[in-house]
Amino acid sequence: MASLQSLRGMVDLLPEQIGLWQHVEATAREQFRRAGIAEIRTPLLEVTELFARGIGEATDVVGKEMYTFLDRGERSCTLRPEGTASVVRAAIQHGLLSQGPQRLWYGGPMFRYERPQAGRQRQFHQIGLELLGFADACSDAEAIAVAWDLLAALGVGGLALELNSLGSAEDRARYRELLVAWLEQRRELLDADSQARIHSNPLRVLDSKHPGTQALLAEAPSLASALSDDSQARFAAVQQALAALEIPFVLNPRLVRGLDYYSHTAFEITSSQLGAQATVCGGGRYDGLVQQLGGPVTPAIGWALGMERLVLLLSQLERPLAAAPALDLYVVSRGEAATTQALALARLCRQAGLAVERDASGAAFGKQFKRADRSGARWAAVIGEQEAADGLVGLKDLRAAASDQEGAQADQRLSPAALLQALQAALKGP
RNA sequence: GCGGGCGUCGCCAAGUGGUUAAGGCAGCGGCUUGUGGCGCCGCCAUUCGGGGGUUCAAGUCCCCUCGCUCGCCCCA
Repeated sequence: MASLQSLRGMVDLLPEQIGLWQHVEATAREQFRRAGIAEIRTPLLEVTELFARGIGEATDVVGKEMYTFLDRGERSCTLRPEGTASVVRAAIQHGLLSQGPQRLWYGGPMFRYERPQAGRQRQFHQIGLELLGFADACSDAEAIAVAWDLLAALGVGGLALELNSLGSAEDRARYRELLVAWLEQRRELLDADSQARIHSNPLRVLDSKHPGTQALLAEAPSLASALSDDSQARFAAVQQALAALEIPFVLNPRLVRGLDYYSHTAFEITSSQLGAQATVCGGGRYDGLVQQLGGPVTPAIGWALGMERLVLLLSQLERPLAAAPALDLYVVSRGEAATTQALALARLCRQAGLAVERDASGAAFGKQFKRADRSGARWAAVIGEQEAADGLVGLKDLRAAASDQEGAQADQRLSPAALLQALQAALKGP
């Protein structure tokens, strides 16, 4: 084809699908409102350094998945691959943290240069939550509960909450040393990917899918055993809070998560119905990030939820949501003067709040009425040469039982103002 | 970046080397110069993602290329 196409991994959302997306967005908005969480919007484009410093140089996201380029001022810019770094940057930049803890949510497109597959695009959409300035274990559970309840409100079932603790920064540093030493002694036994990660990102080795590596790791020092007493107590408190909320979870000691900034609580909500990309929502605590980006020491927890994956799950439910927006009136006309009046009538009714479509084809009335019927409109207004001359409009009820006899002429002829009044009265009534 | 599958009209889809590329949906026109859900009739791919090659002959075989898709990796 010589015709232009969208870029790989950049998909169009067509009118047919938009209803589902708007439903998800509206439901999320409502859940956040109930939880006292305010929306924040940040630019799609940021200085590359923000992500390099925030997410971590050694991560895949920063190492090989960013859309990075030089702008006309020779600055290195990057299309945001995730939302947390930007939100934290904005909170620091505008001094929000000096006004107290912040409960924020965001939504919008993210960009990652990866091979597309089921549930994964290069431009994808996330809805995310960030609680900045919240240190207690109950806040971890609260953040998770907001995500859990959002999914429940949408009617998504069959989900599993996986939970782990990465411990404090000190725990991780200590464990990291242990693990690197242990891995170093068995270097030849590891798969290539894992070997390359021994020093750059040793914790990720734990999550390797290679069977050989996994078998070997059974005897590796465990992260859990490296946690300090405080960290262990904290993790237990999170679990107790979740239990109190009756949110079921499973412990997954291999859950490490890809981004550097996580500490303590890490979690994912997964579905078995999504193919290979099973994570619908992922998040965790990031107590060090705000400071790392130049802000005050600020404990924080957050998550991000993948819209495409969520919509995928919802569309599998086969429970059709709100049909196409119902049209109140379809205006049919033929002839130049009549069509001008039809346009004026459509506008008059629209200004009064009705949903009106006007047939612009000038085709035979038979054709126009056929379209009027298919449009789903409740009424049709007709303006032909006769009506145009009289300054009247024919009104026909397309849904009334009486009009089952197709071909019936318009029920009545009214002035535009009278027609509008009649429709408004009918819409208000039973 | 690496594997597997696939690419015929806006959508679905026959076709498996031999003359003019089925059919369905949608669309458009008509039967019905001004009135809808049914029906009937007609129109709608000089061309099979693109480019080479083999052959008397290719949508059908070969090569290259582009795209889509699923998976690896990774993650939302």
